[in-house]
Formats: sequence, structure tokens, C-alpha cells
Amino acid sequence: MTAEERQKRIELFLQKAEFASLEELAREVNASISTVRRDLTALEAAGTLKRTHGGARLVAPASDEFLFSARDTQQRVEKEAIGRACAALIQPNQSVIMDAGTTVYHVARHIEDKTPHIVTNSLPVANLFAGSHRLEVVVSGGVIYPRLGVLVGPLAVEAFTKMHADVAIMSGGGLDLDGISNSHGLLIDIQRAMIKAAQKVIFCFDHTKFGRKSVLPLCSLDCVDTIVTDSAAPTELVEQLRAKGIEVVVAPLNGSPS
Amino acid sequence: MTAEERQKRIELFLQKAEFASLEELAREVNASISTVRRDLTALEAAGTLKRTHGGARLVAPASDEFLFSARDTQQRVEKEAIGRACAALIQPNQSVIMDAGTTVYHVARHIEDKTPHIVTNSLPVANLFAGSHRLEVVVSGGVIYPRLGVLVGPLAVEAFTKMHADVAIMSGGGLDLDGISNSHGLLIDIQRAMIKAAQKVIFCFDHTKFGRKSVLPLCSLDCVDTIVTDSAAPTELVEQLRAKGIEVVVAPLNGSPS
DNA sequence: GTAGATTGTGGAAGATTTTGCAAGATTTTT
DNA sequence: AAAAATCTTGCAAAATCTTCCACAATCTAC
Repeated sequence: MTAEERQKRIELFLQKAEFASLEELAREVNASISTVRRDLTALEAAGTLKRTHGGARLVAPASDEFLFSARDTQQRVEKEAIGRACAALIQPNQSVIMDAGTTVYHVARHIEDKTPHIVTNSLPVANLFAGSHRLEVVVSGGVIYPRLGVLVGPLAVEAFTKMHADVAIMSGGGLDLDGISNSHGLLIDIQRAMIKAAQKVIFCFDHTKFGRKSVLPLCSLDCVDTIVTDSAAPTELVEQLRAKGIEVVVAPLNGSPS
Repeated sequence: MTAEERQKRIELFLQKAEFASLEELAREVNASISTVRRDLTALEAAGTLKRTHGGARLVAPASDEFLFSARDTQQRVEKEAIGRACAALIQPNQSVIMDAGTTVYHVARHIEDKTPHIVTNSLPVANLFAGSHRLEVVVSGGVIYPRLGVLVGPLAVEAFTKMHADVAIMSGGGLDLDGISNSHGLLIDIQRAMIKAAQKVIFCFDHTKFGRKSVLPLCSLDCVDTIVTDSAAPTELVEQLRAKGIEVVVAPLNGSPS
């Protein structure tokens, strides 16, 4: 085995494992610890990975597995179901605004076949489509809000203010009869601009958001056309929402896994 | 079997295998190790493949700077060195515009310690900083250009037109005495806006870009304040650039890893 | 057709690179 | 602060590369 081949295999292995000890790597590529050590030094100089005491870890995590999306296990099954159900609401060739947030991210994963026009201020969503030729994805400008990967600030607000879309797919921190609320002041301005820019507004909420009030009010229920949630949502509140003329879609949990 | 036929088979075999040892290849084409060695030397000169100790590997598809992949192998060590040297040119608290392109991406990886303000239209660069609390990263808006992860179009141009920054870190497809050229019309508008927006313009070029002309002219050398390259750059051209008053930084290959 | 020149092939000797190991230095843990 | 683990450095063995040479095949000229 050539040195380069070995280093390629180390890279590959690390991409799956995120972190690996010297011993593991040595076993994986069938070479001595010393050789692996040298390979790691070379790869670090090349910038592929970062050495640590006892092993090495990848420097750039696979970009489509963004911070929250990968580690977020909270209600993942539910959010996945919501994602599928919400994506099914989109008509072909509609232009879609996509909010930031984990639930909306799951919608994005199912939407690729449906529509060619997407506008978003979420880096994870943008990354998801970065490799695709089939869609046109517009990213609003803005300042990166750390950890969430959302673009915020005047540039983002302005981008959505000047825009029009058929549908906006949104998420929020809480939902009750008074309306929808969210926790980040920076996000609220942008979300309001999104809602104004879109003809139809769809909100995605997993059942834990029902009956909750987050820090800041975002909008009243009049702004909302459709709400997508999972089957654990309280029926009472669902009925009350329907009585207000809002279409509520309850996603079944047994969709085929992607 | 003729020499040509043999080399064709070596190519074919490598296309399937990615890597191959001398011994494997000798067996595959039914010739001695010596002969395969000679064939590999010839094929390397022709640019088809790259020799390594103990074998050979396929050379990556030609479109180097414009097919973005964080793990690209082309001149990775050189680019990493350039990245370190270029990052060293940034003063604390300067605002920096960062272009798209693999070379600039390597700069980004070393710039974090400087705590500057960063503006970019490159999704990979944005991702790199998305988890960091220490810097403020502004992303220009725009349409995602697939595979590259660059934001292009009027939204991007506009964002940079309205902006000002201390430094712009740029890259391009080719560099000679006539100026700098690049291969993508969509990028050029944005790059020009970047150059206009910045007080100081730094271009990063690995040595393969020297003396080359890409499809479209981007700007003359008057626009450029500093060029950062690796130690394999042709000295003659480097001297000519210096004679024109451009600061040329040659990055040493053995910088201390971060 | 044959002698001589040219090119391609296989192999061997010496130079270079890579590999694996061990001793001493450094870092992390207890 | 001692102990364990890990890292760096230097070195010898192995593998690989380069260079050179002899031989075979092909080509050229007469």
C-alpha cells in the first residue's frame, strides 16, 4: 500500500468516526503506530485533520451535518414525520421561503424533488442544497448567529422585504391561542418579513410547542394558514385551531424512513 | 503489446482503482516493474496521473479552483502554507472580505485567532465560522452556485457594493503580467465589487496559477497590493511583480501547525 | 536481405525514501 | 508529585527510486 493510499484511508475512516486513536488507525490501515503518526503529521500540515494527544479528529465536519441537525435528537422521529408531511404540501414549481430551525431543516430534506425555488436564511438548509444542480437556492445575506447557523440582521430583513414567494415554511418556540412566539429577538424581525413576503404561511410545530409561550410574541394566528404537527399534539388545541379556520395537518409517525 | 496500448491500460486500471502499486500494475499489463515505472513517468509528464512512492494515483479532474471540496488534494500542502502566511498579514480587529475558492478557504482556517470581522460569499467559509462566538461573520446574500458553494447574482454584488472593509482576500484562476483572470463570469462581477470595497487587496495564488491566463480578465495588476504564493512559484515572475511595486509573500512550506 | 542505428525492455547497483523500533522528553492522569 | 500514556528524535532495516548497462526488437539505408 502506498503512503497516499494509506492517508486517504485514514481520512475516510476519520470521516466516519469523527475521532480515532492512533492504535485504531494503525489497525485500520495495517501499519505501525509510528507510520500513522507520520501520516497524521502530514495530514495536519495539509489541513485535513487536527492531531490531539492520543489520536486525531476531523477539522471540518461533513458540511451537511450541521451543528444542530446532527446532534439534535430531541423529537427527531416526530420532526422527521413533520418534515415529510410538510414537504407534501408543497406544489410543484412553487417558490418557498424556509425559516431557520431544526424542524424546518427536516422539511428541507424532503423537499428537493418538489420545487426548484428556495429562499432561506439558514446555513444548514443552504448546505443541504449546495451540491444540487436541480434547484435554485437563494440565501439571504446577514450576520451568522453562532451555533444556530442563522443569518440575522438588517441584510437579512432587507432581503426578505424585497421578496415575494408562494409559501413560507416557518417554525417557532411556542404556540397557543394568543398566537405564535419565539425566543430570539433577532429572528422575529426576519420571520415577520418572511410572513409578509409569502402568500401562504405554514408553521411547523412538534407537540412540545403546543400551549407554550416563548419569550417574545411573533404574530397572531391570523397570519397562519397551515400548521403541521405530529400525532402527539393535544387534540383539544388542534380542534380550537381548526375552529379558527386554520388548516392543521397531523403527520403520521410511520412514514417510510429516508 | 505496444507502449501506447500498455499506458492506456494503466490509465484504465487506475480509473477503477484510484490507487495502484507498481507491482499491481506490472501484473495487470504483463510487463516488468521497470517498464511500468517508465510508463508512469511518461504519463505523469502528460498530466494523466501523479506518481507516488510505491505506485500512482489518478490526478483529480482539472477544474481545480472551481470545484470546491474541503478535502481536495490538489496542492493542499501549498495552499495550507499560503493560508498560514496570508492569515499572518491580517492585523487585529481589521474587517476582512473573503472570496470563494479553495485557497481562500485555507486562509480562513487560520484567521480565527485574529478576531477580525469577516464578510464572505462562500458557504464553506461561512460554515467554518458558524460555530465560533468570537468573530462576527457577515454572509452576502445570493444564489447558490452548485458544487462551489458560492453565492452569486445581484444580491451578492449589491451586498459588496454597499460595503467597506480593510482587506479583501481574493483568489483567481490565473496570473500574469497583464493582470488577473478567472473562469466564471458570475464570479467576476462580485470579485470586482469586493476589490472596490476593500482598502487593501491581497490575492492568493498557488504556483500553478503563475503565468496562466484563465478565460476572462478580472483586473489589472494595479488593483493588487499583495500576492501570497508558495515557494514553488517561478522566481522570474515574482521579481517582475515586485518590480511593479506589488508586495509578494512567499509562504514557507514548513510553518508550524496551528 | 543484411549491417548498422535506434528504440524499447528487463535487470542490477547504488542513492534515496519510508518504515518500524527504542530511548529520552513531554504531556496527561491519578 | 508520581505514574502512565503519548510524543519526539535518532537510527537501522526494508522498500522503493534512479541511473546505468546489456540485450532484443524494430527501423533505416544500401
